[in-house]
Amino acid sequence: MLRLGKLTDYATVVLSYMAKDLANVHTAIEIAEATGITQTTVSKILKILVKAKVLNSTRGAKGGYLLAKAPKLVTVADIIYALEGPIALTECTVSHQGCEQASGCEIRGNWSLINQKIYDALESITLADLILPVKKPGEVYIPISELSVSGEHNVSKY
Amino acid sequence: MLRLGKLTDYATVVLSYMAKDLANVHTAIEIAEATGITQTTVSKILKILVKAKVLNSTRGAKGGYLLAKAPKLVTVADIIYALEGPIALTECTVSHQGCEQASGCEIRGNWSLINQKIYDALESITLADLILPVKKPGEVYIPISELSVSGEHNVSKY
DNA sequence: TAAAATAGGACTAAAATGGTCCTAAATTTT
DNA sequence: AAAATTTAGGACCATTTTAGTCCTATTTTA
Repeated sequence: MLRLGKLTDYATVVLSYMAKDLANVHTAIEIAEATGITQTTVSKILKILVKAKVLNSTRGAKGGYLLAKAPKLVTVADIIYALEGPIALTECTVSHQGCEQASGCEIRGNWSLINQKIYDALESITLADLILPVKKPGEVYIPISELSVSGEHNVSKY
Repeated sequence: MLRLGKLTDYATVVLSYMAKDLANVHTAIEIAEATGITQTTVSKILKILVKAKVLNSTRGAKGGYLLAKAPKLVTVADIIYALEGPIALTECTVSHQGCEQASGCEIRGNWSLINQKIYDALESITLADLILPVKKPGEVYIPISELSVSGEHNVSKY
């Protein structure tokens, strides 16, 4: 599948946790306990996020991590970029090395259009959105007549 | 990076080639020669695309492959789905196995919003778009006063 | 029957990923 | 000053994924 690494997924969990309590610094151990992710892995993610300037850190006793910006200003694109690098679906978009010999490369030019759309989508959602309570689709809008009889999950294809 | 496999990239090249000549069936060997991708790999991709009903095939001498639908009707989402499976950025969206123990999973509900946006973007572009001549940005719109002095590539961040 | 194609799957090598661990540096507490 | 707490930065390994190849059917035409 069009995949994001587990670490990126974890990062959203970690950041969401932190976004819910902006007043206090959070240590790796505390975050690990709260999220259920192992401490070493949490640590790794936190370090990466500091490098990417999504978080600020302070060392030593009483140290820990804090969001570097307001949750509204941290986009999903930022998070993905931090963990996975440039948001580009094809190698070709990042570097054109080795493109020349493979004919058909021209078509890849049009990938930039796709990449831009993807990027826009990812930039339009922020950490603030991620911590909003989940709106179950249909909770508000679907009229009773449309409701399915069984209580089963309505799993979408995507 | 937010990555698509090489095979998916190749698939777009193969399909683009085929989309430019809808009148004839194309054999794996012919496509391999035209695109510069090795024959075995082209074969593999073609088989996958047949399974996904993006292509039709006929066996035997004079056999080969043909697009199953008009290029306009083949979306990038279709192609990605064929090669990589469900377009979902996080595992959690596809299956909720193992989510329960990790707190913070609720936030993932909001991923479906992101996934939908991504999917929309990928569905909005078709094979027909991919074979359009590449519009180099600036070719038309940028006023002379804005042009950079050097001839270097203007590589966008994404 | 021979030749030209695809079908389907097994297999291997290489690359990416996840996860762990170790040592250093900074800061606070005692 | 020393000890404790906490992040910094890598190195490292095991597992999984991916790319790519190959082999043996099966189908169709000539």
